[in-house]
Amino acid sequence: MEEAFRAGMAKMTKPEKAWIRDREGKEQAILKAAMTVLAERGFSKFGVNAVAKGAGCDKQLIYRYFGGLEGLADKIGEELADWIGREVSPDTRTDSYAETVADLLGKFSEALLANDLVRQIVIWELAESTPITVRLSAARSRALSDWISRTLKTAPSPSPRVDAPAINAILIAGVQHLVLAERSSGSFAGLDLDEAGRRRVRAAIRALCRSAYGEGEI
Amino acid sequence: MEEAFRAGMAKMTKPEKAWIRDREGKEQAILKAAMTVLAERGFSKFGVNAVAKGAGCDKQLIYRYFGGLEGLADKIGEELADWIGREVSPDTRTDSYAETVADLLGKFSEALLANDLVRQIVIWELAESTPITVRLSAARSRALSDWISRTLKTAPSPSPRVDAPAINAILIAGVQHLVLAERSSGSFAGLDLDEAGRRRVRAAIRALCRSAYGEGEI
DNA sequence: AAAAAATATCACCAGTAGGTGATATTTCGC
DNA sequence: GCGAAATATCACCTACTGGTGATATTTTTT
Repeated sequence: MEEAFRAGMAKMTKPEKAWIRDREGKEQAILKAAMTVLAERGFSKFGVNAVAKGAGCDKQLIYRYFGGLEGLADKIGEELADWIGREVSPDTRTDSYAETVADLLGKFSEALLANDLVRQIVIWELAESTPITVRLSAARSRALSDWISRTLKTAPSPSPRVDAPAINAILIAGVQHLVLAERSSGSFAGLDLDEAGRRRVRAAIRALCRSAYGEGEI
Repeated sequence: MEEAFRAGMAKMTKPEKAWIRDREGKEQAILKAAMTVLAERGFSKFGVNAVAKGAGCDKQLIYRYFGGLEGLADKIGEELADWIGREVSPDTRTDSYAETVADLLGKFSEALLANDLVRQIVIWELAESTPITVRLSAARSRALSDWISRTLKTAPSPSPRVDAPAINAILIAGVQHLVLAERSSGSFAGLDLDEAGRRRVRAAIRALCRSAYGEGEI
């Protein structure tokens, strides 16, 4: 029926392509759809069917162009390589280690709060350990540690009497977890994470940095 | 065929019950299987089929006895009500707020590290917001805050100049996140979370508490 | 003993997942 | 123009999900 119709109309209309040939465009569409699905619906909905549907093409193309979900996740990882560098302005003070770390934690918090994709990847890493999450985790933590060392490089060194890497790990983990909790439940440990709560957390972070890294006297 | 066989044997063997009638036992088996599935395979595998298979009974019983997965999750929440009170010995010092909080964070870390079920529930809460996670979250956070206030009740009050709730939220979030990261990737922010790393984190937590809550001079 | 209620299981449904072979369409090289 | 290669889609497979109606079995009540 369809063919007969098209054959009949052939003389009055253009050949009417059944689909357009645009590999690069499709690849882009697939990659974008993959990031959108992961960012907006979470890792449990991240699959070939959902991505193909989002990209408006056949799922076979995901296998052909990216080698399946794993290859697609690798590409997302590359895309992630410098996410934080893009989103964060590099205007940190350099006069004191405590203030620099506090600034850094604040910027990190804002960047993570604004980036659905990175948050979902963090959650995915916590929830599962698969080839995909291992790769994504590597890409993300590399981007993060690069950014941190880049930011702290110009700051004065902390006192060797304190274990700065351990303290920073605790503070970064705390900030990261509070951002995740804010997005999911909106509160943590009885503390409402609304605008006022976030302000208190910011102040507490700075107080912790100052007291831990000395220099309490500005 | 089966019926003919059993009818034929009826005169030589016991009636041979097709199944045993043991409602309470089945309920227990289902609840236990549900907790096992969630603890060992995570929320993404937590479903009626997996739980029924684990309990060795038909999934229909989950609907009949618990009203589906939601009711089952409620029962898990009840079971969770005092998890931390069971797993943690209450021998905390009470001579200083800083030391008490540091002790509390250490105990909380140990308890969370040892309890697969609670960790998976925390991750579930971060990943999804469904009627089930909302209820589980409520049960868990109630248990946690009860335990915290019970532990801190006998401690001296912190200086009113510091925002103790905000500081504690950051530290608890940090400890919680580090435990999750230890179980998934084994490291965080470049810090290896092996025995040595955990020791450094414990020490850093105590240092943070002491510096933030004064009393740095023991 | 017969009827009623409780208990447990089975068989099936529609929906969706990941994955693949066959096929249609388009473009490029000759 | 013609065949080969690239491109895109379709149709189908198996496996698993949550959910439900029908049925078989056991116990209790009458």
